[in-house]
Amino acid sequence: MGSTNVEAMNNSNNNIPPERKWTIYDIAREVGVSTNTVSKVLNRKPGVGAAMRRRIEEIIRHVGYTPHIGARGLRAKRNACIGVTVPAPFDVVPVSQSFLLWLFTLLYEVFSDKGEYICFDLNPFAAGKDVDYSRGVSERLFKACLLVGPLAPNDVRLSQIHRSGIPYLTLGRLDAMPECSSATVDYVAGAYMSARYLLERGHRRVAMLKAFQGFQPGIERRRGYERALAEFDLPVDEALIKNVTFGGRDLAHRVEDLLRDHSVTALIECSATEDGASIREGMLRAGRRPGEDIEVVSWTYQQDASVLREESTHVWLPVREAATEGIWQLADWTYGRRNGPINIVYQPELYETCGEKEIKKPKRLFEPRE
Amino acid sequence: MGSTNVEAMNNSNNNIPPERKWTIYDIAREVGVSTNTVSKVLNRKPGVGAAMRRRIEEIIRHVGYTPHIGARGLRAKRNACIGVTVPAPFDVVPVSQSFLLWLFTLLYEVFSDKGEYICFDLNPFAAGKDVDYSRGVSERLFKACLLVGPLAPNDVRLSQIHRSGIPYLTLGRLDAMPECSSATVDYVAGAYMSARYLLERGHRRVAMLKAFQGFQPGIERRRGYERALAEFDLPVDEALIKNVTFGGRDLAHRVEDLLRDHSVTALIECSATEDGASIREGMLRAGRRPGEDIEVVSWTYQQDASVLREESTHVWLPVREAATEGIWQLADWTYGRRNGPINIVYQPELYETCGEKEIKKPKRLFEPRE
DNA sequence: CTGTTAGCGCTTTCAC
DNA sequence: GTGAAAGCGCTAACAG
Repeated sequence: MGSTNVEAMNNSNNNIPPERKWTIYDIAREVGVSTNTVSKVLNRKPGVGAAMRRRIEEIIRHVGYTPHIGARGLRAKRNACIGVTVPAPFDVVPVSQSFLLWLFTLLYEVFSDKGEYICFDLNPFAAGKDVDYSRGVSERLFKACLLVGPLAPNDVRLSQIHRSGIPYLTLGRLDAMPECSSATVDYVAGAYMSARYLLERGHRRVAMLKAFQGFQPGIERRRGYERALAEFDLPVDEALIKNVTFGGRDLAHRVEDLLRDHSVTALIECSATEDGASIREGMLRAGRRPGEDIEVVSWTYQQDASVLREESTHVWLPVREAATEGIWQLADWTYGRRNGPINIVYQPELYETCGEKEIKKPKRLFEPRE
Repeated sequence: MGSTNVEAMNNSNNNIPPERKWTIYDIAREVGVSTNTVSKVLNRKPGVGAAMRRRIEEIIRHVGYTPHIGARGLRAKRNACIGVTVPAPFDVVPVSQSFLLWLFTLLYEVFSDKGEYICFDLNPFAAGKDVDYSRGVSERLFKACLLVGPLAPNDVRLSQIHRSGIPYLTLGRLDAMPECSSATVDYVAGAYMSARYLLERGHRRVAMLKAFQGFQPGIERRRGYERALAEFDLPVDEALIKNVTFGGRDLAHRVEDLLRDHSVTALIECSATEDGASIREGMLRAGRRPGEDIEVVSWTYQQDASVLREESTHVWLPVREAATEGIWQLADWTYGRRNGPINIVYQPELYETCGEKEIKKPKRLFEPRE
């Protein structure tokens, strides 16, 4: 039965009336100058006397005034945050825990000395729904934007971002937009060198286990594979290309299906699931012995480790290396030290020496939908 | 030697001239209505005919118009993001990798269906420097704010945030501001029950290994410890309280120093370093045998695991449990389903059954400064 | 060096 | 149901 005054009721915080918000106008009045002068002080621009500057700074500090970032951006056409967004549903983008940690640490390294805000767009990405992952750009919240995840061939947002003129970077490419700003690995080359390697060793029925179906990285893998087959005048047998999804529980079954056909003597493991155990299990269930009646080339994102110990060969995709360089360049672009777009393509490398070290199956940040 | 027109040169992206940016005014003119009407459509407010509404929506979609989030916020006094900020330098806040993953996943769970932006303030936090971790609030970028990390006793930002009226939550408390919105564990009680337990078992010289020196969580630990000693009319011997820093390489030495004094028969390990191996090593070096001539109570953030297998007893601090409830309440507050401040205090629990399961030393997100 | 003025793109009040 | 006009808080032209 305490006070019933309006001010107290309007405040969402029950205990304390909201503090008066200072504006640049209040500061100007307090000091007895125009807002222009205060603005110059705030933005460390010349044209204010040293004494006046100090007096204004003093008042600002004293009353704890902070400019409104939205008003600032509106007027000066300067946006607030470095944005991170994901152009695909989470069952397609298998964001692993280690990737997020790596990314966060790198963004901290690149942007913290500039005191940036790093803003993750948590737009809920229902599979199949066309969610606007680019809204951080179109709403002019992001001053720069990093796109993490595979792009769809029919993507329309990317060209919006591109045309908006803000610095941005995709960690992949898009056929429909070869000019897009990207830092990536040449997946076509990876698939091509994997297939070609096996074909040169005499295999004629080469299977491929891949993910990202319906997305650019999947398309690129297929393209490289087909190119190599074409050079050997071999037809593409659709039965030899198996798509898997991240978090799918049936990876072993897929491999088993693929390898039950004993005419298949080689496998390219470029699924990016990094789930060596399931693949091994699938091979065993199909009655195959890696290195004897089946030869495997598997892809990794680490130079010194392989998905599968039993592989004869592995192809290293320097994805993080490309992304690291790209993100540094994104910062350069953001701060006017260079122009866009960024164009980084790292080449994969094929290693015959089979690493003993096997990478662990990554933990996904979110449980992918089945 | 191509075109030299100004438009192309002004564009930071070399290839494509920047797209024309539509404003609400452009849309209004295109449709032949006032901006007011368009605004109502954008905000799904009543007062527009159904046919007109559809026509406007159609145009908006057709030209790909998105309102400027800054202008919107400025006028409507609505901020853009859910903010996450860290009120202490990174050598004091030992943000572990697993904590970030946990936090990110929880924020996704709580906020993604509202399509929020989650904005991390990467203000560079030099140790000892008074960086304004609350700027996301005072710049009116954050509509709600989560403070992750220990608060300093002389903190001044928190009351600014409190008075600003926006929903916020700290994961700890501040003596100077008992009314602050927080979700935490009662560290005083934790230290008290740890010490009291050991005193009741006859120990008279109880050592304490703690961190967060000069921050609230350190103060609270000491307070509970002193309270228990006082009840037994025992003096506080400063030599028995050892402060450690996160990432310090000398943890084992600190323990050794502490336990070389064989009058010390008990140790409270509440450092939060979770580095069982170093503590064990320190004990061994001091020639102590846990469970025989030294009794240990150690703190964990997991109910079913302990820092040290050799401990007789462990105290579980349900920190994440408190934070989880707090963050859900923060969402409720943000969306007007409740008022602030939030006041969650979980009590620690003491378990005599010594868990076999030992927790791993956490990996820190950033290398702490020594 | 400092002030005046306009206006960024939007929402809100108040007319009609 | 719709429009006119004011103004959120700031910065940028330009004038003095």
